[in-house]
Amino acid sequence: MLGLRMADKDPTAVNLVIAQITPGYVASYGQIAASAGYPGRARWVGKLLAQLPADSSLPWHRVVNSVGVIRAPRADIARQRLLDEGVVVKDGRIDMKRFGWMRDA
DNA sequence: CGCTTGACCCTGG
DNA sequence: TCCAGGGCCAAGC
Repeated sequence: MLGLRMADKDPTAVNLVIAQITPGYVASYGQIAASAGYPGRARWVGKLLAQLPADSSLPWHRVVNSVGVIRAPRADIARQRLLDEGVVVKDGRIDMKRFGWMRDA
């Protein structure tokens, strides 16, 4: 009725997932989207992060694309934080086999 | 109102 | 891992 969607794409779910990423590891947009209950909506996650306030406490630096490249406006800051957490950034890229999500495989 | 752009991803080759 | 093709979705112009 009246087109009122209750939880039509709730950004909170995404924020929660990002907040749960283990320090020292990274997650891709797609993984986060799927984990938040929105498989295939990776772009949407990117959009949310793009609009994230600069003073957000969310660990946005732990979010990279599926090939391990930091694709963020403040990539330098993200890289710095990741290095500080022990993530190896080789030639602007992260080995997802080793640092991806929770190194599942 | 349609085309372009963007913190994207999966499948095949 | 790289490239091409197709999908996804919202904001700008």
